[in-house]
Amino acid sequence: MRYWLMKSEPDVYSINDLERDQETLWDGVRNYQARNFMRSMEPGDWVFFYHSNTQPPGVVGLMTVAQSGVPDPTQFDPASEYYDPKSTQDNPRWQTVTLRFLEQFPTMVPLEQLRQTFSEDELWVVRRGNRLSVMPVDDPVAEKILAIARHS
DNA sequence: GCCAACGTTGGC
DNA sequence: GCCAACGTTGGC
Repeated sequence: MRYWLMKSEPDVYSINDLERDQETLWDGVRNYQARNFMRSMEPGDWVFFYHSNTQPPGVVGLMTVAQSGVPDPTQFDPASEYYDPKSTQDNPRWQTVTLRFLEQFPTMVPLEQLRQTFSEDELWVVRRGNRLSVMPVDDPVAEKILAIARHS
């Protein structure tokens, strides 16, 4: 079981939306590094839900991977902003995962606190200029985030 | 709203 | 294959 972190702008899709839906297909990722991380996810992995582009940004809850290796349906849809004409049903370029709601933290762990607690190498999301929306989180770091989230 | 960071595109 | 131009992300 591995830990991950995935970003979403809450205006687009928030932890509350996931709590309502319980399960969601994480579509629209069009970055190869992020896709490769999603390819290596396995059912049962835990994923921190991070709210980006909001005030303040931070980790707001926890999800678990339900299915991995799922072709992103938006790549086949000409009406979608994520349409990829180079992708075919036989050879899809973009795989994603479905995620299930686990918990919403009583209070978010804000980016500022993550910065105070972890170095750039320990937790990539605190890296200045970081734009990657899917990233791995090492076990000790993940356990510390959980401890902070559940203690406050 | 600004702008630094950085991924992608496309001309050459 | 280089790299300038461009577009997007995301903190502030």
